[in-house]
Amino acid sequence: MIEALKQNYGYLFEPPLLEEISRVGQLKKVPEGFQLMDIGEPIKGMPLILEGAIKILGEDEKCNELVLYFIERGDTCAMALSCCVGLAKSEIRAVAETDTVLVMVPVEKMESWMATYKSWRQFILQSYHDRLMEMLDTIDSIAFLKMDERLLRHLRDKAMITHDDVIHTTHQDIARDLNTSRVVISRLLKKLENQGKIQLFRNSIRVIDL
DNA sequence: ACATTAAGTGATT
DNA sequence: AATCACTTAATGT
Repeated sequence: MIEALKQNYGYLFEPPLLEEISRVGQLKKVPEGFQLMDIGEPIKGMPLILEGAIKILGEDEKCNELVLYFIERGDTCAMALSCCVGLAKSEIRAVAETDTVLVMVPVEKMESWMATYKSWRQFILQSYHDRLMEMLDTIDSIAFLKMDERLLRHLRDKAMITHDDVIHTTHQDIARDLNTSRVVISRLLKKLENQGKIQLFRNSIRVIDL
């Protein structure tokens, strides 16, 4: 596991920190679709992704969920940081987007490391910033009700995460992620296909040019 | 052959 | 953009 850590985080963290992570963290492998965290659940640790990607969903009063952002290798869940500020419950739901390998670090550690390792501190602040920016993006695309742009962004993210130009999903699933109806997604996808940007199949979409 | 699920389309709000 | 109603095609039993 120390090997895998070095490979993905070696350029960020100094050796002593890497060793401490491997000593105190626990390695987890989860299959695609696995729910790692749910709304209202206490946050037991913060995840460092080694392989794969995780989808972060939020939920409104009426149980409508939508994708806020994705995290992949080298990222961590910004929501786990709110533990430091005393909030213990998760406001989000985390679902593995692909088969994923990650290391769970206990919350107590992340706080003390903030003081002792400058690389850790910088990593936390940086990823907090990144996630916040990503969320601002999604928020204003929602605010202006531009579903076509939201869909494009979603496809781009999915293709990026998978490192594959073929996205394995259904129109219905996308509709759920963006909290809209399947019909709307089907129509917009059809439009994108006519523009030559994608190619549609049953249960999958090939990305040509986004 | 039949049921189920994914996707396409027109019309309406 | 959402909803309804209906069709068509692919897949599973």
